[in-house]
Amino acid sequence: MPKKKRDAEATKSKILYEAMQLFSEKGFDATTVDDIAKACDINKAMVYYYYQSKAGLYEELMSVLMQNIYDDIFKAYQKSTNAIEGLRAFILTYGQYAKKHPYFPALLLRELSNSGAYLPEKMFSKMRNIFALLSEILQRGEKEGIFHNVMPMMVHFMIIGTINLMVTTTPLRKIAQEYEDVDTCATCSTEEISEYVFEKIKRMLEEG
Amino acid sequence: MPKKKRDAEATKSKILYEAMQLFSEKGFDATTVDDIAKACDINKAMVYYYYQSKAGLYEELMSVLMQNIYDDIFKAYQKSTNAIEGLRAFILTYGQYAKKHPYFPALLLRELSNSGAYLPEKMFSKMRNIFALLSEILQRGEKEGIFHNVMPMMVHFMIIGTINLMVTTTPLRKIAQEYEDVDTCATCSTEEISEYVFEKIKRMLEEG
Amino acid sequence: MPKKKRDAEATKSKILYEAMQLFSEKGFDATTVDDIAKACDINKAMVYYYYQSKAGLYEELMSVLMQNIYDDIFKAYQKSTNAIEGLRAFILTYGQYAKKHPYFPALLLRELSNSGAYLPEKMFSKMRNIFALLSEILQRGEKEGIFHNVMPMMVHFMIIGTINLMVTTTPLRKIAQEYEDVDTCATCSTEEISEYVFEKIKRMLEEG
Amino acid sequence: MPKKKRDAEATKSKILYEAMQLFSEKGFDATTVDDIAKACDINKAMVYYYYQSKAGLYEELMSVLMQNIYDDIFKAYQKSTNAIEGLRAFILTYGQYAKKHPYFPALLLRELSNSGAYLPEKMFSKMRNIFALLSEILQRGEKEGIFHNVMPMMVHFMIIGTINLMVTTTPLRKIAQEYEDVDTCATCSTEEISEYVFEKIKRMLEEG
DNA sequence: CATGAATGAGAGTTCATTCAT
DNA sequence: AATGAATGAACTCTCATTCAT
Repeated sequence: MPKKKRDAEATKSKILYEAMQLFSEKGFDATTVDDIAKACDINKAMVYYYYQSKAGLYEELMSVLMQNIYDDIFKAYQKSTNAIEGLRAFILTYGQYAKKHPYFPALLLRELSNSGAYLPEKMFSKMRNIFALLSEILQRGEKEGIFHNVMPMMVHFMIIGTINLMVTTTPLRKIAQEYEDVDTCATCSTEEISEYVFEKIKRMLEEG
Repeated sequence: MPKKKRDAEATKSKILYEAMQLFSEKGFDATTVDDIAKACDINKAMVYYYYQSKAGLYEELMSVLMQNIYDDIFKAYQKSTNAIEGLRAFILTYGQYAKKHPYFPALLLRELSNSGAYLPEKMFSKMRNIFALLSEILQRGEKEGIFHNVMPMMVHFMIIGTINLMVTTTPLRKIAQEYEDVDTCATCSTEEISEYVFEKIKRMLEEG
Repeated sequence: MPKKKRDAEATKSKILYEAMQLFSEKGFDATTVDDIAKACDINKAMVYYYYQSKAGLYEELMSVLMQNIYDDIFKAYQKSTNAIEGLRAFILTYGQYAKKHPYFPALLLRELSNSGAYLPEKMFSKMRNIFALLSEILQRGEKEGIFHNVMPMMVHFMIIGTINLMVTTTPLRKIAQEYEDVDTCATCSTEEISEYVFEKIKRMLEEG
Repeated sequence: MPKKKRDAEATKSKILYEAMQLFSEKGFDATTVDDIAKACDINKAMVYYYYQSKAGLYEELMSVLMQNIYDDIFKAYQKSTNAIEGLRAFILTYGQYAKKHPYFPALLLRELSNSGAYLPEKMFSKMRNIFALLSEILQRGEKEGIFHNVMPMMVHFMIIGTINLMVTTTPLRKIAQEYEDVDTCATCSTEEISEYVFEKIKRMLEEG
C-alpha cells in the first residue's frame, strides 16, 4: 500500500499527534499553530481545515486523550475480582498510560490548574467519567469492608497528582539528585512509581 | 505617617502582588504587562523600571513565594518535638499558606508541569529547600522507628499534589458535585483537606 | 423532463444567480468563493471550473445584468411615440428592473463609487449603451421642443441615483421613520418611486 | 515651533486623514491597516493604539465627516432668508464640501449601498441630521407657498445622488467622453454641477 | 520616578486559488 | 464534470519592550 499524497485521515491524525507533543512541551499559549504545521510538514491552513481553531484542536485532543485513558482503565478494571485488584488496575493502568504518553500528565496538570477559567464541557464530562470509575472502586472496597474513611476526590488527586508530578518532573529530579543527598527517585521507572503509589494508597485506606 | 506620593517600595511590592494574582489566574503567557500595570494603576513602563522584564518579574515573584512558604513551614516545624508533629506542621502550614494565597497552587503546578523547559535556578533552589525540609522530617521519623518504607520524593508530591489540586479545582468540584452522586468535597475547607491528607499520609507511613 | 444530475448550463447559471445575491448583499470583498459555492451546493472548485476567477465571475455577472437592463429598457422604449413616453419608459422600466432584482442597485452604486479604480471594459461599454439610450431620448425631446437646458449625464444620474438610493436604503429608511417626523417614504413602492421621479424629471426638463 | 517627534494629536489626526483617502479610494475591505500605517509613516500598532480597531477607525472617520458637512451646511443655511436661498445654500455647500473632500462621496455612496448591513448608530444619527435640515428647508418652502408636492427623502437623494455620482465618476466620464458624442460633462467643475442641480431641483419643486 | 508614544516581531485566522483523484 | 485536500499570501490584531519627555 503506497503512501498516498493526499490522505485526509493521515494528515488529520498527524496534526493531533504533533499538537499533543507541542502542547504538552510548551503549553497551550506558547505553542503556535505555525509550530504545529511545521511539525506536521503541512501548511498552516490545513490545521484550520481540519479543526476550526487552535482552541478547537486542543479540545478535540484532550477529549480523545481522556477517552483513551478511560477506555484503558475500564478494560483493566473489568478483569478485577475485588476492590483491591480494581484499585491496582486503576493505578497501574494510569501509570502505563502516562508512560506510553508522557505528554499527557503535563497537559492534565495544566488543565486542572486552570479550572477557574474555561474548560470545555466535552472534556470535563470525560474527566468526570474517570473519577466516577475510581469512586466506584472505592465504594466497592467500603462495601467489602476493606477500605475505611474514604474521601474519593482526595484519593483521586493523591493518585493522579503523585503520578503526574513524578512524570512531569523527571528531568528536574535528575538535576536535583546532584544537589540533594536524599533520594529524588531520579531513576525510578514509571512501573516502580505506580507500584509504590498503589502500595501506599492501599495501606492508607485499609486501616480502621 | 502620610501616604507618600512616590513610594518606590510600595509600588514595587504592589507590582509583585498584582502579578501574583494575574499569573495564577491566567497563567504566564496569557497575562500581559498591560494587565499588571492596569491592576497596579501605574504606567506600564514602571514595571520595566522595577523589574527587567516580564520573565524577570515572574522569577522574582516565584522566588519570593517559595521563600515565604519555606519560612512559614520552617517556623512551624521548629516547634515540633517529634516526626509526627513535624509532618503535621509541614502539611498544615502548607495548607494554611495555600488558603492565604490561593493563587500559589496554580502557579506551582504550572511550573512543575513545565519542568522540561526553563526554570530559573533561584527558584529551583528554593523548591529544593522545601523538599529537603520534608526529607529531614521523614528521615527523623524513620530514625524514630515510626515511618517505614519512605520514598521522600513521592511523599512530597502526594502532599503537594493533593493539596494543590484540591485548591485549584475548587470551582470545578463545585460544578461536578451537581453531576456526581459521589462526594467531590465541594464544601471542604482547606483545613479539613490538610487534616485529611495528614491523617492519611501518617497512616500510610506508619505501618511496616 | 427529469432533472439531470450533471447539467452544466444549470450549474453555471446557478453560480451567477447566487453570486449576484451575495455580491449585492455583502459586496465583492466580503463575499467569499466559499459562500458562493455553499449557496449553490456545489464544490468550490466548480466555480473556478466555470469562471476563471472570482473577479472574472463578477465581471461576467455585471455584464449580464447590464445587458439585461439595457434590453428591457430598449424594448419598452421602442413602444414609445414621443420623448415624454420614451422618458417614462426609461424610468419606469429601470424601476421595474430594480424591483425585480433588488440586488442590482447596490452593485451598481458600489461599482460607480469605485470608478477611479478598475472597471472592466466589457461592463463599461454596456453602461455606456444605457446612457446613450437615455441621451437619445433627451435629444429627441429637445428636437421636439419640449425639453430644455438638458445635461444628459446629470439627468442620467438624477434618475439612476435617486432610484438606486431609494432601493438600497429601504431598510434604513424604515428605521429612520421611527426617529423622524418627516416622511422618509418608508412604505413607498418602487412603482410610486419611479412614477414620482418621472413626474419630477419631466417637470424639471419641460420648463424654459 | 519645531515639529515634535512625538506629537499625539498630529499622529492621531494623520491616521484619520490617510484612512479617509484610502477608504474612499479602495473601500473599507480593500484597505488594509498596513496601508494606512504606511501612508502615515508610522507603525501599524499605532493605529490600534489610537483607534480600537479598523472598524472603529472607520466609524470615527465617518462620524467626523458627517459632522463637518452638517456644520458647513448649517452655517450656510443660517444666512438664508427664504426657502429658495436655503435650498441653494444646502446644495452649493454640499458641492463645496465634495470638492474640498473628493473622497467623501465615494464613502457615502458605499455606506448607503450597504444599509441592510451594519451601520453604526453614531454615524446614522448624523446622517439623519443632514436629512432633517433639508426637510426643514423644504417644509419652509411649502409654507412659503413656493414648493409643491415635495417628498423630502426623494429630493434628498436626487441632490445627494447626483452630486456624489458626478464626483465619483469624474475619471470614468472623462474616458467615456472619448467614446460618446453626447456630452458627459467631462470638464464640468463641481460648482457648475451644483449650480445645475440647484436650478433643476428648484424648477422641479416650484410648479404646482 | 513616571508617563504616553512608538515599534517590531509575531500570532491566529481567512481566502483565492490550485492540485490530485 | 466534480470533489476534497492543499497551499501561500495576506490581514487583523496583540504584546513585550523601548524611547523621549
